[in-house]
Amino acid sequence: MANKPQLLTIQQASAATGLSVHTLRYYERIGLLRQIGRAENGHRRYSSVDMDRLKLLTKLILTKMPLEKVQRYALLMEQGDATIAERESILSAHRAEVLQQMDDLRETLAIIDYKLAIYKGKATT
Amino acid sequence: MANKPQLLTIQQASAATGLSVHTLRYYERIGLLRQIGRAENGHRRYSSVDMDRLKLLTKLILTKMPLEKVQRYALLMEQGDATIAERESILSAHRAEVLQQMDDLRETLAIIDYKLAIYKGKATT
DNA sequence: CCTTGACTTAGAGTCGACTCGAAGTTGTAG
DNA sequence: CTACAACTTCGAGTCGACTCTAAGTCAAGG
Repeated sequence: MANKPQLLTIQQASAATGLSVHTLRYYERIGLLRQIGRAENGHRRYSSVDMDRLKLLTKLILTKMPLEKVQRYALLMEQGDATIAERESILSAHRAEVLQQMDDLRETLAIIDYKLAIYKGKATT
Repeated sequence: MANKPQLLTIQQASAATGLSVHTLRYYERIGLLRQIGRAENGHRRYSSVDMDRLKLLTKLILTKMPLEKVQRYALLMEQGDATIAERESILSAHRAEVLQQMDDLRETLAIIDYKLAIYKGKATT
């Protein structure tokens, strides 16, 4: 049993990712997505490979990787196995960033909870 | 024993927070910090109260609270106990945001580690 | 006395990341 | 046949958050 290609329109891709259609086209323009396939009429069709890639890249963006670096990483993905070392180093660096952010969030949460405890009837600060 | 005031210059405040002196003045201008005290020559002097406040606000900013909301929160702090209810609601809302971000980070970390495992000698994707 | 350097203000400029607008094409519904 | 809705490209515009510049003040050092 061959599985059908499962191609999404830009609207569907937008709904699936939460990104606007404007943003999807913008990301393609700046090279985050390789050229997306087209229907006969020229309309975009997003494959599951495209969607997987988009999911990875949006996670990186969401966790504050600058578009410029995401761009670089996306470019390397186009270029095959020779670029794995650099991709690994980009991801490792971002991994450290992610851990740092988790720490920041934990500290922030502690401060918020401290403030909320004060607000809840105790003192006034 | 009276503890000495411990007033910092803008440079010291900058070093202590990691914010540029430009940014410190900018934050003051837009109302994140109430008017900072001045030396006789008009130079800013940051008190430990100012620094504490700055520490809280920068944590909020770091965890993606828009400046506009931080501004609102800062304004409410000026206005005393009558505004505690709204401040509580702002912080509670941001608390939920923070938890969401932690989830995003956890997911991102999982994806990064998955990719890194692939890169480390196994497959090529 | 003059220069140097840190500070002051107010306004302008920059940068990253979208977001929108104009002009044109295509497919479907009435 | 015509209207319309959704798509296309590509350049321009916006927005949030700084970041810098200009012009001026002041204190200390040579």
